[in-house]
Amino acid sequence: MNFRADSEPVLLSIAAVERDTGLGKDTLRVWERRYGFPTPGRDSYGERTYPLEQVEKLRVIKRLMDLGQRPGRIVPLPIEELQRLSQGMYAAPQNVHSQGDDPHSDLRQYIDLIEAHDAEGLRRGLNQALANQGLNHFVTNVVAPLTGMVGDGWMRGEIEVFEEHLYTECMSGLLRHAIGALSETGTAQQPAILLTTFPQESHGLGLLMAECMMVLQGARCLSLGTQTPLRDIVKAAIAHHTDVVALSFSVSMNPNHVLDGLEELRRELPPHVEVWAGGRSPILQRRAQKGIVALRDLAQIAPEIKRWRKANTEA
Amino acid sequence: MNFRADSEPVLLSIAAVERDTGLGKDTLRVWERRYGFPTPGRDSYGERTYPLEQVEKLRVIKRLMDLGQRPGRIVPLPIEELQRLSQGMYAAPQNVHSQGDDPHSDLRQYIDLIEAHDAEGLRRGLNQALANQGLNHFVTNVVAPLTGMVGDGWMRGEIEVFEEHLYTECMSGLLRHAIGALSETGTAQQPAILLTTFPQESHGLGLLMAECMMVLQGARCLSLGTQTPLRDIVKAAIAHHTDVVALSFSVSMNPNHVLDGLEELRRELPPHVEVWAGGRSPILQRRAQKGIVALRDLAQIAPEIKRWRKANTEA
DNA sequence: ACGAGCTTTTTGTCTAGGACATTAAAAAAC
DNA sequence: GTTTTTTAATGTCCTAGACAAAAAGCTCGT
Repeated sequence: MNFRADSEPVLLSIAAVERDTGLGKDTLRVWERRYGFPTPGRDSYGERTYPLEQVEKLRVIKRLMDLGQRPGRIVPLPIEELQRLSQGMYAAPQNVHSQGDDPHSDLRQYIDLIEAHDAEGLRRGLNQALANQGLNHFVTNVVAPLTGMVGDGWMRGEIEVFEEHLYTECMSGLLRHAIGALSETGTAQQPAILLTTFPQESHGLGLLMAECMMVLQGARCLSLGTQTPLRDIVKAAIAHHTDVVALSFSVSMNPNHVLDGLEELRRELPPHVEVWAGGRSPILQRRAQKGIVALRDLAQIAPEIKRWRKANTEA
Repeated sequence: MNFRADSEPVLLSIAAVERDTGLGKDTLRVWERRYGFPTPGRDSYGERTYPLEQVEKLRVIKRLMDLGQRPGRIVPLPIEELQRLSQGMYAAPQNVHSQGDDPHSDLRQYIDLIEAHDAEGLRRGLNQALANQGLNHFVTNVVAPLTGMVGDGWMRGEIEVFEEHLYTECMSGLLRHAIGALSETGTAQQPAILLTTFPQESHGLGLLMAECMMVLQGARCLSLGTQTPLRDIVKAAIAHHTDVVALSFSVSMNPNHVLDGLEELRRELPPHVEVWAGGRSPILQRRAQKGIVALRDLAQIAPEIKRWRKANTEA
């Protein structure tokens, strides 16, 4: 599998760990001081070197934190305990209203295809599902949960980065194609929506899912892709006479960046431009912000567009 | 432009400045110590508060640095001097070999559409050009030079970041669609090519252009999108039994990262897997590396594929 | 039993100045 | 001129302490 003389174990710098786990450098250092984990070695320059094994434990911890656990409780725990907990949280998710054990067992087949590296089969299978179910149902009940499963799998180290990339690429192609196929409906009293993400957020699938749902409602969508600087979001919204700016946030985004960024965006944008924020970032559910519409899930997009339309009929 | 009741001056925290300027917290603090700028005030908790005016200056500085200036020279300069410099860089572009005034004058219309924020018109115009000229000609004589022009325009501040994002998004959609429309030709003796970029490289258009040219030759392409960690490129190449790994490098990539990365990739990849490197990064033209095929431009892709096919007919 | 208000703990981010590897510019040698 | 060596510039890392904000735990009144 490896064509290098790999006698020495793989070690990562603190900057690399920050990128791989999403935990800030300061946080990593203070955990070491407070909880006794991680316990990186030092290289010849006195800088921290994290063994891959600890980075994987950090990833599991991050995932549990996104699910609501607090670091003080879980960081000192051994890895087995964490995995047990991880399973437990998966079996009993935080939202109580999820009966019907494993509602996405049918999606397992796609995960299998990803893990078998069958790109062609994956594309075919998903395309079929799309054709069968229609775009709305497909996005809500396949793309969204499947993307979540892939993300979880990556966090636990079950899914490789390149497998996730392949999935993302495949799905992006599918969704873009679907969006392109939907001809522009009448522009009468439709909101013009600008879609993008903040510079720290590189995940674009959420954006595409949202765009699908919006285009299905007849909205005029304009996507800037991912990672647009805040100031440029404002400029673009003004230049294109946008009615709504829609942002997507994945779990990997720092909650404070989300909050601060949204607040500043709201401040700089003209008051008549709405700001919609969606995605899996837990902070969106927890704290509401003035002047920001938090979208719990994709299904909420349609009613919001209807609300906008009603509010703007007699303008 | 700003829609806030600004009675008191706007002050930003160090985290906000990091987000707005892209300069790290450590960097901001060390500049203050070394160059005497910025000079943030302090709030009641002793934390730095940056006035908006200084953040604007920081943004100008960042832009000049991206153009090749060094902080020690420009950070202590007054704002007027910086703006003058910014203009100066525009008047004297770095590339000396720009004779034959404007060989792509026909492409100017697309730049105009971008600057007019006419997304729909841009898409329509490009789509028409694609239909007229065919994919091969379109990619070589429109997409490649136009992308270069947009990049140059951004460098000298003529084109806004959001306009570039819009162009990229529009063009990506077009190219993906074109790739998707090309049905898989026979798999007999076709190279399986894995496409991606290094983690530092976020520009994906070059990848799409290359994929177009390859699919036109009948190659079996598999794209991982941008920013795949080196180790995962290797894993993916092995998992998918790839014949060729193709990388794309834009001008913005650090030349040393390119060289080191390619060398390490070559070392970790099985010997029978070829490595092709293309893109606008100047280092590719300057220094040849053992075991790496440097593609000067898109037109060279076709002959390389033919060479591979010939070399692998009697395998 | 359950919500409102208060107190304590937890946790992330900020601060200070020092150090040093890396990279680019300048000087020296060819 | 061109290559090699020296010098300066620059970003990131280090330690250890502090403190606001958020969450958890607690108390009281209904």
